[in-house]
Amino acid sequence: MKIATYNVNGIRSRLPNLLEWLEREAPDIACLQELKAVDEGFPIGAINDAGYGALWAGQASWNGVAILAKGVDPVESRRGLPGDAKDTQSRYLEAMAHGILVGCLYLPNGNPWPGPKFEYKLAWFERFLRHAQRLLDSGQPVVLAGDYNVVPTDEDIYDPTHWRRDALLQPESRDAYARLLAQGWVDALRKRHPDERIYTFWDYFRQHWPRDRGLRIDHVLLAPPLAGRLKDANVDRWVRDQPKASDHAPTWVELSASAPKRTVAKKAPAKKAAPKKAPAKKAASRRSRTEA
DNA sequence: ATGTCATTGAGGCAATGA
Repeated sequence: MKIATYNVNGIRSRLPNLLEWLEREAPDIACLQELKAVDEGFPIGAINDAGYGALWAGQASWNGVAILAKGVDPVESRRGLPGDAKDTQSRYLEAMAHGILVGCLYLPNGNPWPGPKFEYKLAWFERFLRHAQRLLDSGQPVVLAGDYNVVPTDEDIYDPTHWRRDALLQPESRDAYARLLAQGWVDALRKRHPDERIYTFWDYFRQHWPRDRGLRIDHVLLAPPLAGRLKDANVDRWVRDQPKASDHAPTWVELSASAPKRTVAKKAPAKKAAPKKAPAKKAASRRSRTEA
């Protein structure tokens, strides 16, 4: 089960890139952000033809999110974050697909900092924290995937020097993200790669992609019921190298199949006592990453 | 401030957001 998030930066101009990625990587669920298209402009025909069902929340010019599911129509559970009836920006969509409850988010960028856009970012984040806690409390297998517009630590950027006054690195942004993780969510990319520099976004300026000067701002968070199923997580960097690429690359997790229902019957006696695999699985023997 | 790209509204480019 592969679940991905991809900020397409304009789904109409990016449709060829999106379709090629869907064909090559075949995610079971894909969360998209920055559609930059009204509902009527969403290319549902091409996406259906690619073998995906979809839900989307469009908006003129900016924002816009969508959830794609391979072979099925995702079942919508929420459209928009609760907590502010006046917020009309299309930044959150939630649906059930393939046995996973997936929240697709496009957290406000917040630049320029300081200012009202940054205040909006923090307010949105607080609403998101409240909703995330409720999802966690529900005990469901939830994935929260999207463009969080937060560089969690200085290990998540090529060089923070020029970004100190950017909304993506502000202590308030990082603190909100840290509080989200403290609720119990697992940052899947970081869990799988504790000590690597991993980027998901390279801006269009100053040849940042060819020089691999990136930021990690697209995140896939797993609720505890899914944490034990994490097999792998990574970034489809090749997508960023395509002609007319988005400034983001798809970021994904691979989950093992859900555990078979446990019955009362004991498992069949093992023919040979299989050597216990070293309990390195969740030993968390290396535990050194801290905030700078 | 700058860099680049997508979008829009008007126009043959400038403003805006990221």
